[in-house]
Amino acid sequence: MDRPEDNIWMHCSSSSVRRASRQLSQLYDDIIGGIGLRGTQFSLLTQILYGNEPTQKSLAEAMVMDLSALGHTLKPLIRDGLVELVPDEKDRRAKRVRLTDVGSALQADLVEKWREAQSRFDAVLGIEKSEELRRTLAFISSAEFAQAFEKTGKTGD
Amino acid sequence: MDRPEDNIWMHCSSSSVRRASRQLSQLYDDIIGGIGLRGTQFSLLTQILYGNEPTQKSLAEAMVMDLSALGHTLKPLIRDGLVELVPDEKDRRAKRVRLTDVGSALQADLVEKWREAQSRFDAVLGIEKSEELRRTLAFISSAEFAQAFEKTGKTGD
DNA sequence: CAAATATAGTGGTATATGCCAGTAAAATCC
DNA sequence: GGATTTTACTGGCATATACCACTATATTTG
Repeated sequence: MDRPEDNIWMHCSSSSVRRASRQLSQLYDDIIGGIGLRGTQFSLLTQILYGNEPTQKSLAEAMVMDLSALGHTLKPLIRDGLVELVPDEKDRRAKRVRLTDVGSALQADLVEKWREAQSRFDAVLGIEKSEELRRTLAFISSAEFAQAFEKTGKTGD
Repeated sequence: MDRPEDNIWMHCSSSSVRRASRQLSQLYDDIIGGIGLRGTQFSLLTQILYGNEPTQKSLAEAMVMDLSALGHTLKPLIRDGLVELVPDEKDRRAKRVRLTDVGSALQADLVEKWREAQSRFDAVLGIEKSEELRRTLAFISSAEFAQAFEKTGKTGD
């Protein structure tokens, strides 16, 4: 209908991010998704891999995701045998998330494909803007940002 | 668990955008969502308002969203009487999307709240980085970007 | 220690979003 | 003009994600 520059919605940061999110998920999934895993699932697997057997709680925090949302998202991965939950020794409420061997193998496989997608991204946007963007987005995703956003109340916080 | 800077996932653009998307949806919704509409729905209403009675197809394109996804997303809005679909005169396949009076009124209401959220965002990130970010995201969301991404051969890594 | 409170997860419900397989109405091609 | 192809949408199914209410387990308090 018209180009994004003409679009009033370039004004809304939240919409902008969501829209870009749809586009990138699409693009990355076209490359990564062949095996049947979506980009979100891949990033979850990777986060689990590097997360030192995180509890669901801490995993959710790292993903900036609601705990129950994480739980739901994990279900298909557990069902398909890529991930397992093990009760924490000390705290019987907590369950730690861990990759199965199959999950690890799949993750390793996908890393290669991810690299391809990521390098395309860097190539198209330019490596500098690309890194700058990720820094900015990391800040936006941080707890500091959320706190500042909430405090920046109209008059005296 | 750790700060986002420590996170290997700062390396993935797609995850970064998704994570930021969750954070911002959350933050904006806390301000906008009081009346019961989510940010996504608000941006949809606004896009419809400015879209000159778009067909679902063109609306989906503007939103960088799958057509069927748009259809699903519109359902609750139609059910709640904020939006209506009118068959196109010329092309009987097409249906144009239009705000009802209730929808327009609600949209207008929410614009005020949105402004508050947006100004907080600009305040926390800084207006310049904020605008730069939106420009970058608009580019990422564009068809040009998608084409370039798809064309950029693997040689480029 | 028992009661009150806080924390970690689970399950239900609802929206968000995508893919695929139809259906119906153009548009195109003999 | 009828068969083929393309286009615009619909419906079903699956994942993504959030909120709320509930349960089980810890932690804090009196």
